[in-house]
Amino acid sequence: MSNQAPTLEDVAREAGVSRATVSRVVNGVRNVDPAIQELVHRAIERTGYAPNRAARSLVTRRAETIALVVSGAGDAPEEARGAFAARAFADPFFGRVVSGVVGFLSPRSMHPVLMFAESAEDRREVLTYLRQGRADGALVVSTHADDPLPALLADAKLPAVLFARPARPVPLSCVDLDHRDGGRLAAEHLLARGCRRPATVAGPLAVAASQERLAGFRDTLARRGHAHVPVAEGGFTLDSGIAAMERLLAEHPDVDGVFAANDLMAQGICQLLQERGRRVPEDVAVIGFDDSGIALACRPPLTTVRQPVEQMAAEMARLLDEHIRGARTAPASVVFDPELIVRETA
Amino acid sequence: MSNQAPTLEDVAREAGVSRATVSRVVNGVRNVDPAIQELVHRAIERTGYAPNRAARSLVTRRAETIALVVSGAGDAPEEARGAFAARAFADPFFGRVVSGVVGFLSPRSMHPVLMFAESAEDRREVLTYLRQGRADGALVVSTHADDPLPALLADAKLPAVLFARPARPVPLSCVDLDHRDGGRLAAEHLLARGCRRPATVAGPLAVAASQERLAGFRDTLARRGHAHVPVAEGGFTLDSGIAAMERLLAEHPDVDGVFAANDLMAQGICQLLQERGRRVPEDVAVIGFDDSGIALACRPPLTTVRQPVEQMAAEMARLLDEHIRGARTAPASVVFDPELIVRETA
DNA sequence: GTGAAAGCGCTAACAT
DNA sequence: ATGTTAGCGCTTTCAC
Repeated sequence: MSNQAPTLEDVAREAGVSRATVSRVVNGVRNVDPAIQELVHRAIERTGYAPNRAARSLVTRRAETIALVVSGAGDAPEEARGAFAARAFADPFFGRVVSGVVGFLSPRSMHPVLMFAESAEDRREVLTYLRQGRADGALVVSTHADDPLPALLADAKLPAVLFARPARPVPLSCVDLDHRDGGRLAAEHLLARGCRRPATVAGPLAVAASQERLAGFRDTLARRGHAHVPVAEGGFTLDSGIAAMERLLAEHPDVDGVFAANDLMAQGICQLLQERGRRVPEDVAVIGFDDSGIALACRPPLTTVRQPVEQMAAEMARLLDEHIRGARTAPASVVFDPELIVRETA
Repeated sequence: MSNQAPTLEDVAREAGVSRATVSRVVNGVRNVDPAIQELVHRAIERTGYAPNRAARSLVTRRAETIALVVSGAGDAPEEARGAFAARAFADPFFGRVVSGVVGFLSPRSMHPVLMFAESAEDRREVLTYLRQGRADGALVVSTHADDPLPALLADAKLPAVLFARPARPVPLSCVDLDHRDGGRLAAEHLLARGCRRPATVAGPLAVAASQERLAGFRDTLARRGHAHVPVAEGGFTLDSGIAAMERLLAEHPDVDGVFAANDLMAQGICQLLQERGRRVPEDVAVIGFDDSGIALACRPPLTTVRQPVEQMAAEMARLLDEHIRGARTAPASVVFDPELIVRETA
């Protein structure tokens, strides 16, 4: 027994046919006699043949692989890349993205290559990876509005799909949520349960989604007679949520309802409120955003605005697949609707 | 301008040298005249050349890619794969594994392919992926002790490194923690702060690590005069931790210290205790395990047994790299030491 | 319906 | 130190 992996040639010899025929059978091309198909399948079985992907890719010019890029905007030193990864996955959000992407890819026998782009060097690396043909396209999840990666990808004419619209328009397909409507949902629910002094802990205002959630919340409230809504800016992390709420309470001790721009901050806010002896929701109602696992882990369980992240991620993968196959050329923009999930905090 | 990507040939022509010379420059092989190197580099610049990886892999027989496999033991239907991914990433543990792996790989311009193996079909897929040469080896993180994947990998003689020793020995390198010592650390700390009625919420006993943590905890306590320690089995999830603690309290209302086999369950336990009006740590002390992000998000912050997951994951990658390069043939087993992190719950 | 043969772009052994 | 050349294993015309 040879130590070499069997090749098409070996299978062909074993089956008594030509390489071309084996190739046709392997690739499910028709015009092959059923009897011969059977013959070939048996030969494949016996030899334990597995097609060499490098050889196939060389001729098809397809890697059958896509990159899933979590992208920042900074210029972090190389050694911080691992830390960036850890930070990213600290929010269940990215786990849901992975879940959605895998849900689409996996039935197609594809698997994502995970990349983190936190510096100019990293971004170069992503570009190179794609240009080398190691992946056919990229799914990009940016954590900052001014991420340069989307534009680089578009300029290089590399297939890519974005999660969230970039700050400055880029000719790339993207998937997004109607964040403004999410803000509206939160405002109306707070009003409906009788809040008189609503406030909000916004996400980083450099992120477009934060701006939109805030605008939707504020506009709705304004239309209902609340001209001045207290706002504190957070950073989407637990600590920043707590700090922002502290500032809010210091200036407006009488708030009775707060909309947090994500669940992680909402969790921190609930903790702070309870430590300060305020009951949630009786004294202060809290609404989060995302409906991540955190929403259920919270005590009491969080009322929140759901973002169908898994579906959105799957749609990204679907769009990218279309672009790669050439089935779609013009960039598409798919916007999903948020949904209010009422639990116990509001 | 041609639409085709430039090849080695194009660069060679541009620089007025042979393909071989360009190849040498690209691969950093010495024995090339510095002047010519300069010439070639400029030609690469002008043409915007990026080496085709499929062609290179075809001859080197290296994909320069490794698979990161999160593996279960079940036989889930195909459509559940995404859900499995989501569940896995709900515990910050996996994010830390990714972080450690990326920390090692990324400086080497390598990126992991993410795979989830929750069924026999998925496992076949992992094997095929490797046999096709799409990845040079696998990093396997099993969620169950009776995961069949490690043995399959070993039988196929495919390079692989495991996180945690498998239930039945397999001739594969692995990285693990001294879980028993972790249990000891928890027991001694509880005793040192004066606990009289310690108990534990163990992890699923089908997992070797759970058994070891429990054994270390129990043995230490036994040696110090606590012959019978109440135990409730959890499932490493928040809910299961709460449920287990409820059973514990029902049978032993007087517990004054509890060791949870992971932070997620410890978090649930703290919540339950506080809802029942028991102060943590004054009435009941709580110690978690992992020192994941949750430990800090908890109120009060969790005292816990730290597992250096990032380091362990990086070590896995290092070992796999050695196996792939042929620098190591015999399986290695690297065991890390746990560390007690004292915060406020105990 | 099946086979023969020409590459895909690269590396590495050999020659010079 | 540089060039020549023979494949790596596969897909895909093009004949038959």
